[in-house]
Amino acid sequence: MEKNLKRMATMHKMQVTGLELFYKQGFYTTSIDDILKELALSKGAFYYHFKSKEDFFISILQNLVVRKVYSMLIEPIEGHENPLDLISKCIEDALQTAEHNENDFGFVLSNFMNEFNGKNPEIMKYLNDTLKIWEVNLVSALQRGKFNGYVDRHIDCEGVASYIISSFIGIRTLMVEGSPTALRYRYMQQLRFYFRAMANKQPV
Amino acid sequence: MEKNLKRMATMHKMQVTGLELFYKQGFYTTSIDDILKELALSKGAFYYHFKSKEDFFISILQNLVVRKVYSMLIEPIEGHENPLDLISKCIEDALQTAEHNENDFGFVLSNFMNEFNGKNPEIMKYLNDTLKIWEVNLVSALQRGKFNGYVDRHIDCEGVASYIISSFIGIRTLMVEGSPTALRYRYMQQLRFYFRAMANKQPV
DNA sequence: TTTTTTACCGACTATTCGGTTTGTAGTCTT
DNA sequence: AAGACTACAAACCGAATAGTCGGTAAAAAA
Repeated sequence: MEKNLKRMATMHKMQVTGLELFYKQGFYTTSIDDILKELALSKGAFYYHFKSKEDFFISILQNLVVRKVYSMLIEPIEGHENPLDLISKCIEDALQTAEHNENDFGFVLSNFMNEFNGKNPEIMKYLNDTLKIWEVNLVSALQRGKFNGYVDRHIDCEGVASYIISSFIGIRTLMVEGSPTALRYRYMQQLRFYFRAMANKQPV
Repeated sequence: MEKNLKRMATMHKMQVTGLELFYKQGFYTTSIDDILKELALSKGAFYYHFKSKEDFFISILQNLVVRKVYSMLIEPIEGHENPLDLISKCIEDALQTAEHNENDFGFVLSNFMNEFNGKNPEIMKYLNDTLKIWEVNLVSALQRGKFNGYVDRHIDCEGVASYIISSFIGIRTLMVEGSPTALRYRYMQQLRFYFRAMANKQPV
């Protein structure tokens, strides 16, 4: 078990640094040596733990990205309160994190989706599946909202969910340049305006 | 002048093929040889006309991308009719074109913004400026809409414009995978719902 | 006709990058 | 203690790629 601890510690370090650099610089434009240099490790170490660069990236998706999506986008909307409030608060938090975290330009999933599209179907599948998880959870939060009388019965939950995702991906793309704070502020105002239009008008 | 025609014809061919491949495969992951192979031209021809790969890309932005943005996103919303109708029709057309055009995965500007972010400030500036042109034109279309009594006076035009851009960038990113027709349909429904909520309630 | 310019060819260079192979210090097993 | 295994280091390989350069056919200019 001791040895396994060592092994996993090294792998984890590589994955964290890998995600950071792939995220900042892109997968194809970041060399394995870039990552190893940062960690003062060698090629031998890398290929001892991972069988290829692609394999390495997939392990990053499975170990880091999926968990990030869960903790930032899914768990915060799991309560039984008004889902429109939960969702807007969750998104505002995510944008605020992105704004203050140097390592967080753009939305991980959509960034990588852009990069791998048409190049690597296997990785695209992982990315899509992860995004789908968020979508499914948004839809069920909205449906709970209907059931609990927070959301108007005529609302198309699937439509709303993909509209939320679209606008979120878009604003994150825009935030990589320009003034993120102003963008976030405006964006949240419009999102809340949009949400108010679909709130159930009869009080619960 | 005859010679200039030849020159420009060749440059144009290179730019068109270049945009097509950069768009499909990414800038850094498309080699100049890939482009030249498609055109049966040689390295010598390329470096005779352009001084570097980067210079080549900037010429593509100036000659092809800006014009595409104008014709697809700006000119269609320049009338004095209800801007909310003009904008939603324009966006629907753009999405439909994207859907049926093999060469059109994702939104050119946001795709390239993702790719060049943090790597090439000069190209980022060109991309941002182009996006800004669209934004400015959206804002003035909305303001005209207020003036002409189509849009509610309390609406924040800048906020709405950047929300439209965000959602558009996002839906285009999503459309590269999954079923584009269904996505477009849902997206347009939500966009129109959002627009209805900001229409001026007093008839003109 | 002679000279010059244009537009292009294709071999070559220098470098980068993913991946392989060989070696080895330390640890664990027996 | 002897052998075996773990976790790396370091040199190396081959393919790809941006950019250079000497040369040249055809057209234009003189």
